[in-house]
Amino acid sequence: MIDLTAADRSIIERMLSNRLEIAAGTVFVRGGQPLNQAHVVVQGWAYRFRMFQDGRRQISRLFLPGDFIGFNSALLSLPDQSAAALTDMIVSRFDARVFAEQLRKSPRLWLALLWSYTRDRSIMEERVASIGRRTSYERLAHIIVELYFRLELVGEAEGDEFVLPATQEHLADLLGLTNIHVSRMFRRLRQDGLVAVDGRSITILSREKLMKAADFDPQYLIHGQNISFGQ
Amino acid sequence: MIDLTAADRSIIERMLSNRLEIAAGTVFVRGGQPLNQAHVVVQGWAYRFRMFQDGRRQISRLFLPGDFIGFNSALLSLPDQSAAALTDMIVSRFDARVFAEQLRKSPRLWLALLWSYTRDRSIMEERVASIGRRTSYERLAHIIVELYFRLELVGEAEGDEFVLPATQEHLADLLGLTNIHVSRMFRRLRQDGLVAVDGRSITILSREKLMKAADFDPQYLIHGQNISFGQ
DNA sequence: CGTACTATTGACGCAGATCAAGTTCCGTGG
DNA sequence: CCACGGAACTTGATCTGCGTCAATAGTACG
Repeated sequence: MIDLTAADRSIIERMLSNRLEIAAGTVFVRGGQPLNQAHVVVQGWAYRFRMFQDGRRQISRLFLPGDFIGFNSALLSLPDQSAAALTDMIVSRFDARVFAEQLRKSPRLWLALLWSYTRDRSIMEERVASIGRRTSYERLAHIIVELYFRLELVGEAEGDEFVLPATQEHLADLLGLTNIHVSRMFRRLRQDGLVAVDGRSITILSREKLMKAADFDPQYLIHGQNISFGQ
Repeated sequence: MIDLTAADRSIIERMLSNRLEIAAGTVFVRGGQPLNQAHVVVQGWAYRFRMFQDGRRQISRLFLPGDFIGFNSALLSLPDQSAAALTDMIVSRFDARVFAEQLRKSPRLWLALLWSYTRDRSIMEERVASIGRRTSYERLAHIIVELYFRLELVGEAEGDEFVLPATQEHLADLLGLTNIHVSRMFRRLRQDGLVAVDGRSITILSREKLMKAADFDPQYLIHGQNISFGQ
């Protein structure tokens, strides 16, 4: 984690002061429609997605607590994809231009933003690698480990257990599979003793085996240091 | 395009002054190894990729003239993926920290950098959508249109024709396919009268049909405005 | 010319999609 | 408290897009 000055913290606190509740399922950023406000996730999950003419859907990113949503597209242009709440959420909505100006004045905050970008990009590069070259079994193993690491970092995993609010259809649209096949691969992961599922709760039974099955290299999430906004 | 001041231009010129030639095939950024220098492509193509234990390869991004390579990972951490020259290249190599400091002093340059990020991210989101939900035929149609638009923006397309230095294996590793299947889909695109191929040169015979086949929405490349570094 | 890389074509196999029935688990209202 | 309706999940049967394997040809370069 990067050290922030008192002034930095007060900027962040001001940015986060405008809280907003969003109900699960709500599309709160629409592709193609100007929006000069951006969000930070305080509580709950969201996702960015693209719809095709014929109804196919691809989720390109998941947003967990602490993540920025649409800061630079709010600042610069029209967003080209939509964002929706996966669960009931609490977000902080802020004016992107005002925040950008404040950022420029604080070297550390600016660095923090670049970190956040670097991490987002690494996650997306790894997602491309997953969808492009991993089998469905490996893909599911990989996303479970990734979500576990990301949630742990923001204090939302206990031991080897975490809450996965995404439906199998969400996961399918994120991983480039069908919901049916995700179900089958969950069964295999259970049968192989890698994970246990109880309702929305996932327990990783063998982190080592799961990471090996996914060819998971945690480096893309770590980057030596980390920054998280929120709470 | 964004207007830059004379001071901005001189910063860029200084940044671009250190030219370097890189031979095709050279891996010039290695994942996991610290590198505090970043690059701008002046001439030629490059790609970022990830290798798996068993030899599978996924290319996550292509870099064309004018594109930044690894600025923020150079600034902040270890790169987690490698980058290689696809063709013989000329790049400008610069110190990421020095440039970052200069960036902070120039609001317009800073905005330009954010633009570049937004665009990169949009391209990656669209890549995820491609690999996850488009058929192989649609994927190939899509990348051809994307490359055409990107090259045209930097003056490297003439009419409906452009040079595609990537082998079918590069395309396969970018699109999550095999080289053999890329070859088959090229044949179909030719048979359907959408493109003509002559050596390394691609001619788009019907831009409309090609875009329709790919469900191509140019918005993700445009963002109202654009910025390009280099030449 | 021979070696190595790239592209092409065909035959065949399989991972994951599609189609079709259930089943479980809720929240809601009678 | 039970009945109902709708998500979400599960399982099986079948199909197909793309991968794999194999052979050949074109091209570029030493």
